[in-house]
Amino acid sequence: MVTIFDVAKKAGVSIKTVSRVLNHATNVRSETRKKVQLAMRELDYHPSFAARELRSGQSRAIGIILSDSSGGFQGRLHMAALQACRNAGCFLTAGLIDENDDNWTDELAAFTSRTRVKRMILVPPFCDSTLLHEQLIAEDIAFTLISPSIMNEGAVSLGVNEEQAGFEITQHLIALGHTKIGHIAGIAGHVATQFRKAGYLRALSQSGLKVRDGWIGDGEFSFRDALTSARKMLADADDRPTAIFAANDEMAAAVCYTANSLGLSVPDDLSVAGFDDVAIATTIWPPLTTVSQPFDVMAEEAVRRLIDTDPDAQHGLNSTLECRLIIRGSTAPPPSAREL
Amino acid sequence: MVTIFDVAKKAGVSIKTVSRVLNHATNVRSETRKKVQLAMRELDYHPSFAARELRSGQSRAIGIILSDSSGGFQGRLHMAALQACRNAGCFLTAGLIDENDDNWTDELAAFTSRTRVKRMILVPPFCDSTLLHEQLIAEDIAFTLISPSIMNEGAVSLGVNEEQAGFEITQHLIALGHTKIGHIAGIAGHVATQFRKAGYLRALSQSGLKVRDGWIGDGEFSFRDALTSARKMLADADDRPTAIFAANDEMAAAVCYTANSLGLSVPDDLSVAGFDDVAIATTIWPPLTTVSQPFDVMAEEAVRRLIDTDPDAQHGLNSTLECRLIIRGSTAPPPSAREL
DNA sequence: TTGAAAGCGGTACCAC
DNA sequence: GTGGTACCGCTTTCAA
Repeated sequence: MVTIFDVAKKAGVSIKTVSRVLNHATNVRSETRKKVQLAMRELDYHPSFAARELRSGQSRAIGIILSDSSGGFQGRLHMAALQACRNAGCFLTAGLIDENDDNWTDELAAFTSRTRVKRMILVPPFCDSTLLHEQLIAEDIAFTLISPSIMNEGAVSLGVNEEQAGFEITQHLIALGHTKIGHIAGIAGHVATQFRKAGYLRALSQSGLKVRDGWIGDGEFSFRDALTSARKMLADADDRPTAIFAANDEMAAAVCYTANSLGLSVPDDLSVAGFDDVAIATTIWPPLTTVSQPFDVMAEEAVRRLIDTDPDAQHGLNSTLECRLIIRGSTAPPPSAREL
Repeated sequence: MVTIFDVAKKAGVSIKTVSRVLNHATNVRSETRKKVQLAMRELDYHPSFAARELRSGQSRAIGIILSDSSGGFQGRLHMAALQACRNAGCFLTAGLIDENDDNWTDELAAFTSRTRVKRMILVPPFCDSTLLHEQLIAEDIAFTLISPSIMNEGAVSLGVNEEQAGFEITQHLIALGHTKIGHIAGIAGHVATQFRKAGYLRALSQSGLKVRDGWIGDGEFSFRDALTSARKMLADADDRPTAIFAANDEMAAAVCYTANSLGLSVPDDLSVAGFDDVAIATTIWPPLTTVSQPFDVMAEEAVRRLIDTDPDAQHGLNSTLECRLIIRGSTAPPPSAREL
């Protein structure tokens, strides 16, 4: 194994200087730095994570808290983060924490003390726990929030313009000719819920369409709750929406499920739109029209911010990333339009 | 932080003795061992992973290779492994490797050299690469295979009795009254493919049902390929199966998709059964009748075998784990039975 | 701007 | 069966 000594010898400097280069210290002559960097490359030197962690008392790895195995938002982001970390040359350490577990704070403490991570990526739904933020700040751990409901001044937040996306996907339904459009919302407190719904409302109001209370349901971002909501919304055969925009793909799938069980065909009798573009969007029939989240960009950006050597410059600079409307088979003109 | 010195002092022994206890060395009087263990507990001592890794040159963490983000088999197993490792007090280090990448061997080498893991859990489809096995053996890395197609004498293999499961789920279809039963198989070389199909064939033959070549299709374990296969199998409206057993849930979902697009209702016109019981099984409509894989047990067993202090005793002891038939809405009696 | 030396928390090799 | 001590590869402190 090639060590810092080998590099130092090759570059003709002391190991301390190599260490400085390694840690992006400013007080190294750029000429010296170049020499050292060249030596590193020629020797294919990789610093020992273990040694650095042992000496400094903290890991350079990035931590991520997972709680869900369904392959939805979290799963996608985890893979994207793994990829981003590999590209960035650092490690990702995943911890499994169930937010419904009463002593998850202990779990978290165990995670941070054993892994000694000092930077973390927080994803929904856990990223919205103020308690979590407090605990991390108390432990002096930097974190980046992905699609948070609750911003934190001390942390970077990364997300998409949910309101605009909600607006656009509703617009798509309106453009198809729908005038009776329902919405299944997510968990009440979530900013994502509020923004997606706000976009929906703005699109309706802009086109002069009526907002019907009965056509806005709660789905809690879950398949199960959305089932109940959709069933209620579609119950009245004489007066039901011809299109439903669900605030995530899982709930949209539930709407399709419900429609099918009521003998309604998607998209002929009912158009359904989702949000996120996770695996289920292309695995159900028909494939869902949805909004694609930029998972890769989110992860890369999150990692970049966390390992950036000049964190102050990045501090508090929240980013809004682009997302795309993906039109698939679950949306079509309403029956009335086709009859004409 | 409490170190080995603190423990040594408290127990009244040298640090070397503490180290021996830590490493399950045999040459320690059980009385001394007890004393040390008590001291550890009282001080809430946790050995430093970094220090151990630095000194010994190898990590105690368990590695896992992931390649898929869809939330299927891999995703479930990853979460289960995370849980199992947490329970066992060790870490899981995930690496992302695309087996279709030409230089994945380099990726693997980079992973092992940076993480210094010496034990790994291998999951499908990557666990079936002989090249991978060779590379790991060459690097003196122990591994446990989950549901492998290719056993390896030097490694423990964990899986379910695929043949029996395939038999039972086909039996379920037969018991419902189906006589025209199709099968969508997985990737040709996989043992899972062969066994699930063998179970299907055994069930048919036991009931004296005819095996039709045209009703056995290739689905490569993927949604996309299963679509093509299912479309072909269901093309002839006058002579098509009334039930299809697909070798995994994704393909079963594709069968449902195809059925729907052909105007066939599941399960009224066509019963569909899957395999694995991953997220998609309960998210599509109707929910899939399938075989539930014991992910938690697999992961726990894999971790246990890998960290067992007496690896020789476990060597080569492959385990067959139990799986369960889960009956949901996608299977029902055939149309003919209902007409009577 | 650079270097020498100490030491992070364990394990390995050696004595006893 | 037990203890002393060197040392893994790096960062830190202090001095130059």
